[in-house]
Amino acid sequence: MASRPLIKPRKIATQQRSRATVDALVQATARILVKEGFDKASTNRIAAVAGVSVGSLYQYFPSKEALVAAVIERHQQEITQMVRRELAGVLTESIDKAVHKLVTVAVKAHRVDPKLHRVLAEQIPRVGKLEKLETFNRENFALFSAYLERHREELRIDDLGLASYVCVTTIEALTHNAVLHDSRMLSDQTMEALVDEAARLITGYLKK
Amino acid sequence: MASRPLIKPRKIATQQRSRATVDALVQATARILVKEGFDKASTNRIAAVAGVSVGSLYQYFPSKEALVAAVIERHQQEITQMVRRELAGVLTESIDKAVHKLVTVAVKAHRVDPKLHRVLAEQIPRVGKLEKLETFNRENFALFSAYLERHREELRIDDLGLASYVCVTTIEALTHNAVLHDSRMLSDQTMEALVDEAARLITGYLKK
Amino acid sequence: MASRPLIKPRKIATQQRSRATVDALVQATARILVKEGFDKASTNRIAAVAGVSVGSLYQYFPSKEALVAAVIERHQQEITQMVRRELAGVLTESIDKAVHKLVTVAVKAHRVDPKLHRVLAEQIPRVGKLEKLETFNRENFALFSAYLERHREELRIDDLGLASYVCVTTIEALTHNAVLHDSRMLSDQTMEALVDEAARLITGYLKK
Amino acid sequence: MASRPLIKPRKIATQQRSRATVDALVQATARILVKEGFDKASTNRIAAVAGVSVGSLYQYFPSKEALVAAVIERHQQEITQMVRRELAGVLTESIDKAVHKLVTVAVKAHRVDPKLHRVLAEQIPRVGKLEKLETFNRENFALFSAYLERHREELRIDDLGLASYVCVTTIEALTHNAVLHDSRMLSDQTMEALVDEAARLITGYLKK
DNA sequence: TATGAATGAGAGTTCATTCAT
DNA sequence: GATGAATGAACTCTCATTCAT
Repeated sequence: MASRPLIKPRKIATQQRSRATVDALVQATARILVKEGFDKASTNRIAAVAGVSVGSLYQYFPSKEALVAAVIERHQQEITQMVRRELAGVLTESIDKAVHKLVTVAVKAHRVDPKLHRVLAEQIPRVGKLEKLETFNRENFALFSAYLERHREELRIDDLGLASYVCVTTIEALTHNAVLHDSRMLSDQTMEALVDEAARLITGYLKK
Repeated sequence: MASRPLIKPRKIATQQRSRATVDALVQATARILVKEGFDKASTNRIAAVAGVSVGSLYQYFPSKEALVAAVIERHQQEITQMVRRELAGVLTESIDKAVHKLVTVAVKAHRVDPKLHRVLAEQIPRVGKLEKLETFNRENFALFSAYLERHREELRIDDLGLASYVCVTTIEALTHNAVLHDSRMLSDQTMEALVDEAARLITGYLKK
Repeated sequence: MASRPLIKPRKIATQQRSRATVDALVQATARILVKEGFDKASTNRIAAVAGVSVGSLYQYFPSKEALVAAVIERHQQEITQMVRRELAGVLTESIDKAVHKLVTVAVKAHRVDPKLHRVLAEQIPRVGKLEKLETFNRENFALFSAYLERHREELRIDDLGLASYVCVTTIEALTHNAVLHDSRMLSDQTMEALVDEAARLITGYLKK
Repeated sequence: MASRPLIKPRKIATQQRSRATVDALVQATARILVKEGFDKASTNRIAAVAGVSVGSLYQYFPSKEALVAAVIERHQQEITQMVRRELAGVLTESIDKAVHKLVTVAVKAHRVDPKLHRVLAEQIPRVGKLEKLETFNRENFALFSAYLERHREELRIDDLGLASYVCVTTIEALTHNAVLHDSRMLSDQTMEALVDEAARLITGYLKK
C-alpha cells in the first residue's frame, strides 16, 4: 500500500506468498466445513478448493487436525477482537448496563459466523489437540472477574471465581443455544426478550 | 399353538439370544467409546469386544450410526428414569426446594456415567440422525413448564416458554460443565457451593 | 384331484410339502430376479420371499448356484414343452411351412417369460455349473437335424450338422434379440415382417 | 510458457506416469478376467496385479464397473479398428465378395482375443452402465446399411433397416458361437466351411 | 425337519499422508 | 518450494453358508 522501493527482499515476497497460501487453506477449510460439513472436508478437497496442491497443504500444516485448529483459532480470534472492541469501557459501567451489554455482545459473538460456529461446535470431534470451542469463556472469564472484583462492594459475592463461572457459563449457554438452534424460530423481538431475560437472570444473581 | 407346559415358546429363547447380542453390542460400543474414544469404535472392533461377529452387528443395527444412537438412547433413558424418580412430587414443593432439588438432580444426572456422557457430548459428530445429547432438556422442559404453570401466581413470569428455556438451559450448562470438565478441581464442597449458587441464580430469577 | 382315501402315507404328505417348498423357492428366485435383478437375489431374501427359512433353502438346494440353475431349468423346460407341442407334426410339412413355423415358435418361446429370459441371459454370470441359456438349441437342434435328414433330397445340403447349426443359431439370434431388446419399438406388424424375413433367409439357404 | 528446449513440460511426464498406471490397470483387469474369471477380479487384486495400490486404482477409475467398462471399450476399439481396416473399400465390391469378406472379418474379429471376448460375453453381468458386448453391431450396422443402400437396385430389399438387422445379427451370432464355443471342435477347414455357408446364407437372402 | 441367529472372509471404497519429480 | 501421483491401512458393510436349538 505504501510506495515501495524497486527491490523487495525475496524473503518478504516469499513470506507474503506463504501467508496467502496459509490464508487460502484456512479459508477453504472453513468454507467446506460450512457448505458441506466436516465429513466432506478431506485434505485433498481442501487443497483443491484453496487452489494449491496437497503437498503444499502439508508444507504449512502438519496434519488435518492442525488445519481445523487454525480455523477454530481464527474464528475465536475474530470473536475475541469483536468482544474486546464492544466491551471497552464496560468496567466502569453500572451493573445493569454492563450485564446487558455482556449478553448483547454474547449474542453478537455467536452471530459473527453462525454456520461455522455451529459446525465447529457440533461436527468437530474434540479429540487430540482440538479444544472446545469457547466463544465467551477464556478471555472473557478474566474480564468478568475483573468487573466483579472492581464492583465487589455493590455486589453479593462470596466466591468470586465461582460467581464468574456461573455468569459466564450461563450467558454462553443461553446465547449459544438461542442463536445456533432456535434462530429460525426466534424473531428479533423474541431475541431481545431473551437478552432481557438473561440480563435479568444475571443481574438478579449479582445484585445485593 | 397347543398348550405346551414346561416348554417355553421358541420365540422367547430366540428373543433372549437376540436380546443378549444386542445388549452386548450396545455395551461394547459404550465401553469402547469411554475407554478409547469414538475414533477407535469401528464396527469390527465393537463386534469383537461384544464377542459377536460383524455380521451379527449388522443384523441388529443398520449402521454404525444406529449403534451409537442406541448408546445415546440407553444413556438418555437411564438418566430420564433417574430424573423422574428423583423429581416425583416436586410439583407441589416450594420454589426454593424445587429449584434446589432440580439442580441437585441435574448434577446427579451428569454423574450417572460422566465419562460416557462426556464422550457423547464431545466426540460424536452431530451428523445425520444423531441428535444433540440432551440430558436435561426435552422431558424436563415439559416438567419445568408444568411447575411454572402451577406456581405462576407466586412467580414473576411473562413468557412461560421463555422462562422455562432460560432455566433449563442454564441448569444444564452449569451442571454439565461442572461435572464433566472441572470435576477434578471441584471438591464435593465446592460442588455443593455451585449447586447453591445455581439454585440462587434460578430462584432469584423466578421469584417475585 | 382324484378322491383320496382317508389316510395318506406321511411320506407322501412330506414329499408334497417338500415339493411345495422347492417350488416356492424356485418361484421366489424367479420373481426376485425379474423384479429386482440378480444382485438383489440373496439367499436370505429368496427364503424370505418363499416364506421359508434360509436353513430350509439349504435343505433343498446345496448352493445359490443350484437354485439359479433350477430356475433356468424350469424356464428351459417350459419352453421346451411349448416348442414340442407347437412343433408336433412339423417333420412332414413343406419347407416353407416348416421353417415359418419354426421361426414363429422361436418368437413365441422367447415370449414365454421375456423378462425372466432377459435376466437369465444378461445378468447371470455363466460360471461354475451355470450353463448358457439355450432357448432354441439343444433339443431343437436334434429336431432340426431330423427334419433336414428327412427332406434331404429336396434340399441343398452338404454337411447336415453344419446346416443345422447355421439355421438353429440364426433363428435363435434373430428372435432373441428382437423379442428381448427391441420389443418396445417393434410393433406386432414389424415382428411379423421380421418373422417373414427370417423365414425367407433360412428357406433360401436350404432350398435347392 | 517460455520456450524451454530440451526440457519436457512436467505435464507430459506426469501424463506418461498416469497413462502407464491406467494402462497397467486395464491390462491387469483383462488378464485376471481371462485367467481367473470375473469373480476373482476384485479391485485389490487388480491393483496388486497391476503393480499399483488400490488408491491409485480409484484415482483413475471411480468404480470397479468403470474398470471393466474400460476393458470392454479397449477390446471393442481394437476390434473396430481391425474391422475398419479390413473392410476399407468393401462398399464397391460385388455382393458375393463383400459378404464373404464380412463374414471372414467377423470371424477374425472374434479371434482378436477370444478368451477375453468370451469372459466379457458370458461372465460380466449386464447391469448398471455395462452395455452388451457388440462385436459386430453398432458401427458395422451403419456400414452394412450403407452397403445395402448403395447396391439397392441389385438387391431384393424392402425394409433396409430390417435387412441390415437380419444380416448383422446373423453374422454376429454364427461367428460368435463358432469361434467362442465350438472352436475346439472346429478345424480350420470346418471353419472355412462355416464361413462359406454363412456367406451363402446372407448372399442368398440379399440377392434378387 | 425347520428355524433363523450367527458367522467371517472378503468386497468396494476412502483419505490422511508421503515423496519422487 | 510446489506438485500431485501414489500409497495402503483401515473402514463400513454384505451375504453365502453353518449349526445350535
